Amino acid sequence: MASRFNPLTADARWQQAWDEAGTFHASNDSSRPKAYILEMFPYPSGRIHMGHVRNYAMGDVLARYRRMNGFEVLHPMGWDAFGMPAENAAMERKVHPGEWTWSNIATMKAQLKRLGFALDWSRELATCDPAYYGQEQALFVDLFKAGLVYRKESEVNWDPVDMTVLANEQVIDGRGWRSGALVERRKLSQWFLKITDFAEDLLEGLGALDQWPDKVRLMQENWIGKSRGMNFRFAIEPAQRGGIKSIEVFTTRPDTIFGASFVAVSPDHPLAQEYAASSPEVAAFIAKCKQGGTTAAELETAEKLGLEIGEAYHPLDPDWELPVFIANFVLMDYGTGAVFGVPGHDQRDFEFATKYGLDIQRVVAPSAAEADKPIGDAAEPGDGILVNSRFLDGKDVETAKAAVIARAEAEGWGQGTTAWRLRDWGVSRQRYWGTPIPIVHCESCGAVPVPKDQLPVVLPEDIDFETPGNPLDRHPSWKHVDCPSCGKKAVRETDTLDTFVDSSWYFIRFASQPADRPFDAEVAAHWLPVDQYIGGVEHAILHLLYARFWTRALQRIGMIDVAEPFQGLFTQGMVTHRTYQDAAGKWLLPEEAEAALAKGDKVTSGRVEKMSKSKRNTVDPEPIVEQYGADAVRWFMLSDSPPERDLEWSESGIEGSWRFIQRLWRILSADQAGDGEDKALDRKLHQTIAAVSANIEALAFNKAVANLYELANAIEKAQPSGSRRAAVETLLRLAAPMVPHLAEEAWAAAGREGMIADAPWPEADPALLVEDEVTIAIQVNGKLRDTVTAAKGAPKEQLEAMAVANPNVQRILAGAAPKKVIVVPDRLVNIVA
RNA sequence: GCCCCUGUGGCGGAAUUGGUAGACGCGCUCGACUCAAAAUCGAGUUCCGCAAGGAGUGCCCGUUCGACUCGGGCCAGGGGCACCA
Repeated sequence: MASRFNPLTADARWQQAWDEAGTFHASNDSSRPKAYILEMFPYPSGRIHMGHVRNYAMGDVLARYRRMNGFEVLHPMGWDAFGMPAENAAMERKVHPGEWTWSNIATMKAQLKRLGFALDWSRELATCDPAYYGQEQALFVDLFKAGLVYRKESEVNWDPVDMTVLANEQVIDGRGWRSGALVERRKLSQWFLKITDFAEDLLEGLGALDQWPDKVRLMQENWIGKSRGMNFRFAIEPAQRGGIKSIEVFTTRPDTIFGASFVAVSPDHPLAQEYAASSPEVAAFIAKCKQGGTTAAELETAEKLGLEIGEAYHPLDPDWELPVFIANFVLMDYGTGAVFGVPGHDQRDFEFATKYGLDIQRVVAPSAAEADKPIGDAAEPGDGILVNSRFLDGKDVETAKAAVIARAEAEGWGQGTTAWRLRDWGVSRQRYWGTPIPIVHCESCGAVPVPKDQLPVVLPEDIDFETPGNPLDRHPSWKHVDCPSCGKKAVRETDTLDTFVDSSWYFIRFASQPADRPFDAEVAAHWLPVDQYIGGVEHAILHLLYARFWTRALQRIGMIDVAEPFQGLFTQGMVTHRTYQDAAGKWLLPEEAEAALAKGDKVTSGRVEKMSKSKRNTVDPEPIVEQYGADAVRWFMLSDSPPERDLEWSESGIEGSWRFIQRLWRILSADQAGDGEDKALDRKLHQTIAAVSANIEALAFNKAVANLYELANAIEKAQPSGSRRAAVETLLRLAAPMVPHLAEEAWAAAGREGMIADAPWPEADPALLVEDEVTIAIQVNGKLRDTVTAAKGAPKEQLEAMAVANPNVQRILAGAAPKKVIVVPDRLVNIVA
């Protein structure tokens, strides 16, 4: 056996051996129990980064561990390959987005293979492959036919120079990120998926996801945003208004109904639109409301604007007249698009009322005695007792809410309702590099789905990015087709699907990928749900919610018998690194900072942040893997930091891992002579088996690593014995999921049959998990004064006697009798003096 | 503004149901081996103190024989949502 482990030869040798043996191919009809381990598939941006390495190292340990425990493991890999960076590259470097993407995939696949992940590459897929997106189009058509897809007008950020739609994050200070042009809000007809149909299901389903982080469940719950409240109607001036006799508003605070000072509707409300049609003043006001971008920052600072357009009558008092406004802060797509204003108890209404000189009436007070206390310089949204509220006076808020809803329902002017924050999912993107939406627009037949036998609708290759706008729309022939329904001339939809659609079902396609349909229901249901899904917390809401929705939608239309796609979810932390800047404030790569320091230049060392190209604090995994080997990198990624927290990359850390790899190799390759039993080492070994197993199951890789260090330390200290030989052999198996190349090399060098990847996981002997001697803490008044050893299970009386007789205790007691003695068997004795 | 999480040595972090705080790693110190260096091995490493001893898990209070762990109130850092009525 060589004296040093050489990863440069060993890594390649075993990667090839696994490939040739098909070790990690998942069989659909194995008799073993299944385990589906999945990490979020990467976007092929160019090169693997440390975040990928960490993510996939975690999944890999679990996959290999499950294999050794007798599971048939599905651990696939693919590419989330559509998206804007490819179009940006096309514009900047004059390469076709497809060419750029496929070449990145080739590079990154080689990099992943170099790390020796236990992946089933036979199931590899790329979302930009027609074999994938064609099946996605088929699913889209099915959802369309089931009524879960519809089209409506929706506002987008429009860049008038690039003639393109911008995502919110591409709008910087109200201008397009690339062109610098002032962004306009424009209405386009776009496709939506009815995720709101599933709002209740998606919310309730969260309750059963007990293997998800609470944080993610809470984030989804807030995102779905269920609010109980009441819809009710204000009568408005009946005259000449084209039949609109009332305004329906939504509120979560029906109790404050007697605090109303005004009614306000959104600029997009039908009533506002109707007024605008006959009044230039109203039309101009609505236009003014639409100025400015849609970004959160702009909305935040926007001033409250209102235009009075008429009067409404209070439902509980026909003589009570309230002004009706069109107001810019009312959202059309929440509730009913109209509100009633209670300035005393809602901050927005307070600001609006202050500006327009409306009444500010208190209707909730801390106590009935404070009914006349004026509202100060802010609204009071809190709890309390109803005052100045006629039949509600003296009731608490919850009782008053119920009373108002009951009366409204009895009298027919309103009813209890639920409002959701969740909006339908707009999936239209005015982009080239995405899945074409399989719809044809025909003048006589309307929007017609492309028949399945005409799928896939393939992206044209001959496109150019020289002229602004969507290349699909400008293509000379691609969009011109005959209507599939009537045969007349028609045009294709030129929008493509949001890339979140691509990632909403890839885990199903991994499980089953027939050529002629999206998946086989039975095979997919065999593998699903994903037993453990691992990825970044940045996908806590959108991706995970969309995937949950998509799966439920497929279930509703009878395509798959699965509701929740991901049984276990784990969100891992980021890989971070310190940032550096030179005297001019330019960001420096870590190696540049080092070089500059060596030259004596001034370098400012900044915060430790997520590795990012813009801050230049990245470390490319490839040269590190070449220098230290895959196992050292994997080991480092699993050590020290709890996986859900951030991991700071450090040179000394990887050095330490490298040293441990070599130390492990020395332990494994040393002469294993010796006979006889070493009871203490046997115990340590079996405790380690139990601990490593539990920690891998819990994804606490840092603790499993510490367990292995402890065992290695114990083995090195132990004298040669039969126990020691067994411990070395078992250590190898325990370490195998983390350092698989070294493990295979040592396994082969020891002359073992087959591969360690197929070897069974060791089992802990319960008899060896318990100690026969325990250390008992001796405390006086809860302070540690000494420790003694005692036989496990020693009787309380014996422990108490030992403690009282202890010289340290005697000294502190100074002759006095203990007031009380608490004995916790096998743990401690506490003497209360 | 609303909701949530985190806070332990020089650093990353351990610590079943409340029961010996600081496992394990990094770094550092001293020593061994070596002509020397690397590598390796051994000892030490929470703080104050020569020691005996004392203090100590962000801060303050409480519950308890006993609190990193439970309760209340602060402080700091991080995250999510946000004219959502």
